[in-house]
Amino acid sequence: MAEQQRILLVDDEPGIVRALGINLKALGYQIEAAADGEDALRKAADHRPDAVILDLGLPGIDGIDVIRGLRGWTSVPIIVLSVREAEREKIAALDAGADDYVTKPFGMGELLARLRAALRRELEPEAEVPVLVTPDFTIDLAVKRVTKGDQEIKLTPTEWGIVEVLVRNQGKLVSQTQLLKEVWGPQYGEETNYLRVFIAQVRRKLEPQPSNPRYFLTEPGMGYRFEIPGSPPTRRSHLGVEMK
Amino acid sequence: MAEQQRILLVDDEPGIVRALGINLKALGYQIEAAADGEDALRKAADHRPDAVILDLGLPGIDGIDVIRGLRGWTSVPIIVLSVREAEREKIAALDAGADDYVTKPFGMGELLARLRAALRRELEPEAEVPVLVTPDFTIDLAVKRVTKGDQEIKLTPTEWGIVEVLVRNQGKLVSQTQLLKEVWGPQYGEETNYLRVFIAQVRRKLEPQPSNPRYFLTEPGMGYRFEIPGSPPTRRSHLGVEMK
DNA sequence: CTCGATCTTGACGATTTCCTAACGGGTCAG
DNA sequence: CTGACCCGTTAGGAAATCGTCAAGATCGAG
Repeated sequence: MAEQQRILLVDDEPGIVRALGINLKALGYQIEAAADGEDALRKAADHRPDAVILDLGLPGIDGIDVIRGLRGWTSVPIIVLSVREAEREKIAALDAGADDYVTKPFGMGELLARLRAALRRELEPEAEVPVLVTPDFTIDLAVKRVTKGDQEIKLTPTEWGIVEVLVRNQGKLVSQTQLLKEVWGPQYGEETNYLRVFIAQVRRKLEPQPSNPRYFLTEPGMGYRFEIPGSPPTRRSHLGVEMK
Repeated sequence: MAEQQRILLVDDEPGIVRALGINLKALGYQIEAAADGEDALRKAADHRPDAVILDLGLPGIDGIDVIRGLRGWTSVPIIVLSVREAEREKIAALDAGADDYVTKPFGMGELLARLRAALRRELEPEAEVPVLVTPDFTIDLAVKRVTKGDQEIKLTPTEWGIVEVLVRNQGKLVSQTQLLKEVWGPQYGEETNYLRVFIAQVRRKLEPQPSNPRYFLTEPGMGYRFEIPGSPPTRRSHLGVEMK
């Protein structure tokens, strides 16, 4: 119970980091700090924080991309800090996967309350393996890299988006609209022709035999499914009850 | 697809309710409105919304108490609206169990984005949708997959729709019109010949002896019923999954 | 500005799925 | 027995979906 909760604090302003850090530590949280986007993604993968507090105004990578990068493989709560009041920015951050958006200047008490609210929700640990290995290629969700044999396969952002969503839902059927919404954004849902183009692209790059897909399967009329051949029968030791 | 998500909208200002309601409906949400705290708690219990948008400035019960009332039995996402900028208020609401706090006036886009964020989180818990196992086949509703022995059975969207509705109502009789409406859409109800065709198709794929159905039973003149032979006398737990 | 990479869009056969209509076999009442 | 009714079965053509290709459109880098 007394398990300390880990917070990843991403901000390039030393003042904020110090102030927040002191407060959080005093409250019994364990703090990890990162000063830019790459660092944040790396440390998140290393330390598996229970929550991330992320300043959008970072040098280097765009803050939104950091959110997407995290969301690729983890559902850790993300609270975004920003000086920008612009609504567009808020919506973009939230739709990218942020859980909350706080504009600076903010009250420390409020931020802490929002942090508590976020942590309260995340009771389930959900130990995932962010790296997936198949006989034909390897996908590292945290680092966003695909290797085939020993050489790296380069995917465009959209291609990666598709791979990511399908792999995260491994074995599960993902409907076209769900896939579109998750990769292109919530306002999409009908443009199934995009999918056809990009699925084909992905297969061309990853499938050993693109015209006969073994991993990225089409379920006609329903959606797509990622699956490692030979594993489906082994599913569900979880709570599945056999009645042989 | 695309089950409509239900939103409970609690506010005593008709203007806000109308504006929000129109927007939300246009986006495909199903709206329930309540004007005061008691009403809100009652309607939440009745309709089991997927999210609650709650104005703190209500007549009658204090908004904070509404939050507590809800949190007593549900973890539905609660987004609080308030004119009060006071930090004390925010902290109180968040610590009482609210998921988010938006101060009026707010941008519609932002609120909608926050709503999406809240709904997205709630979607995760993948509520233990049990796998249904029979001696002849296995149906995994979450993953949308049917296996017979060790090989996969491919179902078309309509076939799957029928199986899903019947299995969800396991043991219960589903009338023809109900089945038609649930699978084809609300404007259907008379086209019982569709059913004959697709039920036959399903039986051909799943029943060990299609001409003598053991699972997908016809209730002449009334409708259809899914049932696992040997189980009807005893009361099964929720979805036919048994604790050995 | 040009170039290259990426994403959009439209169009085309090939395939799959759906609708439709017709037939036949049960059951039941008259 | 006969006809009405309901259900199962079958099959062919209509309609939707999918994979594929290739030509714009867009954007950032140089």
